[in-house]
Amino acid sequence: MKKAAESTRVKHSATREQLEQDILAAAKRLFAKRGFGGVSLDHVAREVGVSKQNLLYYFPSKEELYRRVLHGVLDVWLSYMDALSHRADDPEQALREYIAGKLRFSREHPDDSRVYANEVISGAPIFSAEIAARVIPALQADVAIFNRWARLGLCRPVDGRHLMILLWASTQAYADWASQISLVLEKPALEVQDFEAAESLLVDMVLRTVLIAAPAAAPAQSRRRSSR
Amino acid sequence: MKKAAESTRVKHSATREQLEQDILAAAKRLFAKRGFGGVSLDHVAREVGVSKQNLLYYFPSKEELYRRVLHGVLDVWLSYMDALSHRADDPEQALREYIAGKLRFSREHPDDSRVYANEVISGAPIFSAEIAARVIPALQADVAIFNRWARLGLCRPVDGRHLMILLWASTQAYADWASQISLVLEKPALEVQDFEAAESLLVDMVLRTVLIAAPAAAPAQSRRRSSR
DNA sequence: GTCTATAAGCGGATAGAC
DNA sequence: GTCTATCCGCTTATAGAC
Repeated sequence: MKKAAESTRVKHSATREQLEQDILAAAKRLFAKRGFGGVSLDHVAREVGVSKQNLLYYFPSKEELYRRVLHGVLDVWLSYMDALSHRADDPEQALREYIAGKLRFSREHPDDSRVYANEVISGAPIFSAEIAARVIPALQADVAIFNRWARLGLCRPVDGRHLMILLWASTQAYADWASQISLVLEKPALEVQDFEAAESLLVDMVLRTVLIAAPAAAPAQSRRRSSR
Repeated sequence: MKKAAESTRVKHSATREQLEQDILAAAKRLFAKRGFGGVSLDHVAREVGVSKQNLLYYFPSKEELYRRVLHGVLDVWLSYMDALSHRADDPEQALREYIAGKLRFSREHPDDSRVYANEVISGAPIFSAEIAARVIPALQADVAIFNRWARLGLCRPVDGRHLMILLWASTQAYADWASQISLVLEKPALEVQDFEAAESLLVDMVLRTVLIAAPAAAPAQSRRRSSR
């Protein structure tokens, strides 16, 4: 992917749009691994196969590049988070799909999850405004749906905010903490069945806690289109 | 704390030991907030009130300073993690104390949690050996205890590894994600009762999932010495 | 759009006087 | 142990030729 000593640039050649996307993708990978301060523009540029000066032609500053990356990350993140509102009348199915979706995000976009985690751990110095404007409302909508279920007697009245926090944390852990989890599971990298095991446990726990008539048997269905 | 324009150094003056501790504490705070790459030695030195050159007299390199910080973080982290083995015959009480301990860690040592999280997210480039040597065995001991309970019929046979991952993730979230959680809860900072609400939900979920004879009522005891 | 050149400063780290 | 002085590579960013 970067062995050609000839003229570096090979693959993207195409449009300006494509080159910008390549830069954003490389930057995301590096920001995920080393954090904002651990990445240099030179590093990103070399990864893509352009000069640093050229990169600065497309993105006027490092912070702007980071901002663009974060913006894209948030788009992806939110796109996996709207399941709760799709099944507004069926708590069990809605929660199953929500959990499956969040785990799918961790599996399909681990770097997005890590970039987001890095920013939040740092106290969201750059992106707190956008998080407050885009993430929090989405979450509060989910909490509201959950509270409505409780009011309608469709589920037990647990604290929806803390439940959501628990769901985020325990699903995104499979992206953010992958290096440690693979040590625990004693395999070089996480596999599909590890995500399935996580989903199975988490769904089980949530449904046992939240449903009125708890499913006596372990609820191991819903593997069809949710998690692969 | 750093307004005196006179000679900076005021508080630590004491022993070499004390100065090293001050440096480590300041470095921990900064690494937690900005990651390894986002911190400069100058930055740390100014925070403590010594010169960069003097700091390098005590710690021969930035990486060595980081290593020392991480080592201390791991000490603290592990000291909060041994609850499971203390009540090897009583799953319910052991799990209650384990969860309470982990949440106490997040509340009392949020920066330790963040430094650790930063390192793990980055793939643990520097500390994977020490994590493998110190954290994983501790965790596997916990999993073993859990599996023994299941074998003895003291609890249901859920996957202990994924359960532990869930417990870590959802407890440490209250340190690592504090900035976002406080946005969700609409308060400037997390308070004791937020940790109690988290503990209550998490204990409830785990016990409902794990115990054979699930406690019908929400198990809201064990607030005494575990969480304050 | 891409290149060469270069500014201007910060980064970690060392040498040696006191 | 602490300070002054300094090395040197890397950093972000800009100017201007092609």
